Amino acid sequence: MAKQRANIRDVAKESGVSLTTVSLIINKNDQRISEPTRQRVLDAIEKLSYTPSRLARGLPNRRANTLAILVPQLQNAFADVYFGELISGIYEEAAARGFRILLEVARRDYIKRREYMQLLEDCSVDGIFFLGATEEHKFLKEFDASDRPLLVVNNHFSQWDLHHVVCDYAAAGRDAADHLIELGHTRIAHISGPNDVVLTTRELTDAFVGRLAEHGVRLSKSMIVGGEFQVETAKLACDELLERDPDLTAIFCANDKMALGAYQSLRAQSKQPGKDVSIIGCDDIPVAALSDPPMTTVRMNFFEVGAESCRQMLKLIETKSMDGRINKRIPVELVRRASTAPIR
Amino acid sequence: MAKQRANIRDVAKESGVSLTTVSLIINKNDQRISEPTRQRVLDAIEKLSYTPSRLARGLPNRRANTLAILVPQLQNAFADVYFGELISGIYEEAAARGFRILLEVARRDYIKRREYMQLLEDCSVDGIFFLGATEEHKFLKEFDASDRPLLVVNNHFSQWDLHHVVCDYAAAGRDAADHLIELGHTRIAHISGPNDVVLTTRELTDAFVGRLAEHGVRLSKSMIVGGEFQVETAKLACDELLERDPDLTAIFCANDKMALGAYQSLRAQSKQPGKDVSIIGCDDIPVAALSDPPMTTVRMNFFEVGAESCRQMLKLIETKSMDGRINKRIPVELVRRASTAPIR
DNA sequence: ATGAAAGCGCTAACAG
DNA sequence: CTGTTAGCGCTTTCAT
Repeated sequence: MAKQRANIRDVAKESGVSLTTVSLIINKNDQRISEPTRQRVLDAIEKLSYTPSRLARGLPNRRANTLAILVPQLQNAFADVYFGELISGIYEEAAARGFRILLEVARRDYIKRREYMQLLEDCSVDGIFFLGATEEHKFLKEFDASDRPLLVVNNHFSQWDLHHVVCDYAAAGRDAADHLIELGHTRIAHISGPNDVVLTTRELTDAFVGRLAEHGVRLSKSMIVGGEFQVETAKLACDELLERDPDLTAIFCANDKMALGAYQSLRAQSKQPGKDVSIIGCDDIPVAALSDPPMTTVRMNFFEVGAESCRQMLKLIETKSMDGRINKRIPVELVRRASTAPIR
Repeated sequence: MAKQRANIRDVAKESGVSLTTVSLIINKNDQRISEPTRQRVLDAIEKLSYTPSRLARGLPNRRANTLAILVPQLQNAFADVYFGELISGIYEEAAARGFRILLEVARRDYIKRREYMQLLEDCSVDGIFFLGATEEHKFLKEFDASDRPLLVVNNHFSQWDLHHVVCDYAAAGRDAADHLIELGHTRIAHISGPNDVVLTTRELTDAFVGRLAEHGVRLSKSMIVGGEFQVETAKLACDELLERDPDLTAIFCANDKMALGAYQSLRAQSKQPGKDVSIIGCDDIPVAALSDPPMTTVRMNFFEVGAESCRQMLKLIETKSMDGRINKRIPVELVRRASTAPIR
């Protein structure tokens, strides 16, 4: 029984060159290698069906060629389109560049014990993406002590500036406001996200309210109710809003799920979403287009946020320049469907 | 500026022992090491805040201490409670045993080019879990050539016996049948999964039909319609069934999502799910309990399937005995709620 | 109970 | 253009 896996030495022997040559060739630094030699080595590689070991490859330069995605343990983070898109975006870009993706679920105690630092310290990964961060995750600050990058995906923090890539929530708020104004609405309400813990959704609200004001429409605090990003809570929030102003004509919801909740609330009161009350969502998750009526919403390209995050991460890793903060905003886009209509 | 990361040699020096000793201690093979020495080394480790490198650790014995989860590229695999639970189950168990989890999304071409084999060949991982497998994934057979295990999670194949862990779908089918019979139903229909490509859902159907037959209730082929596991398709399937037998009194759906579709279909025809027609689902995803009416369903513990898969995987890796197939069935449980009622 | 020494498979500086 | 050599940080016989 011969050796199991061929290694670089076997290839060198087979093709009659030194391992350096082989190494240079598999690393594409082959400007200097002569074509015949190259071909000979390539043949040997083929013949022995040689695959360089990632483990051994990483050792000399302490690079794992692996990135970690840290997801806080939520009810069901994985069962969420939002995280799904983000992860897919990161994955695609990483795979294209030869990077593997490690998954880490950050339980509360995991966080407390700073175990996430292990990932970096034991050379498991070259960088970490943090998804679903909230103001509660103050611990993230510690990452900055590390020589490997941390990048916050689709959120950021007021207090410390960490590398981040986010959707342009402010633009989303403005687009929603412009759209409703354009349709002639003035009695407007807003179901917000958890503004106390997530900065981006706060930006959304502020931009929305601010832009309405620019148009001369004042949105009183009482017409902004938090909906926790969930259908059920948003339904209650909408009930509340309708009670406070039975004659309101439009509601902007901080995500599509909550807009669905608003639909339910309206229907329960025999009002027609899109006719009696215009509803505008945010995110453009798949069901938005399929809902009844098809939902007007602000499209957030989460896949692109993930992909761009990964591109920035790879840049950080390659340049090793930790100075200068990554701070990217991904554009959003208003999608007009049937849940908004001109005021009658 | 001193060296960045402390390595095993630094610890040895600091505590005045050889690296062998340190190695033995961090590997818990310390039966032979004297308590004082042990303590001294532990202190040094603490002091230097030393963390063994995973990369270096894996090299000598070609073990990455990492497992891969291979997910076929679906519409949105990640946005699915099903995959979410499975992944969480695997993750928890792996983390507890010091294994990391790599995520791989298997695009069609990725599969064609056998790139998944790379994972094993380049020593990135010690084993692979395959989720969402269907009969289309014949390529899986190749894995058996490898010396590292592949385990199919929550499906299996008729033709080749690969290691697998699945919910007991046959038991689920029987439980559903027993329940409906117990309630006195005889005009029964079934919305099945994609029985042509997924063996487990076929088992579910067969067991359901078989058990009904044992009770003297014959379910004709025409009263079984495929629903593709989606709400919308299931709604259509249900429309169809109601047309074929307007007087049917119960429908068993191969998953909860489709049961939700059946609810919609019934309502559209002014029939009340749980009163006019009993609906029983399968899976017990979170919305099942929250649906209106709360859904009677067969609980599939996907988290447990994931966890057990991981336990079996680790066993395979440790024993290295590739003979004998893992073939585990996870028990299911009928959950009685309000969507089924005795026949009137 | 502890240590010396030989790798694991690869990269990269330095020669030639 | 190609080869020599010295590690990367750890595990693991085999001695002592």
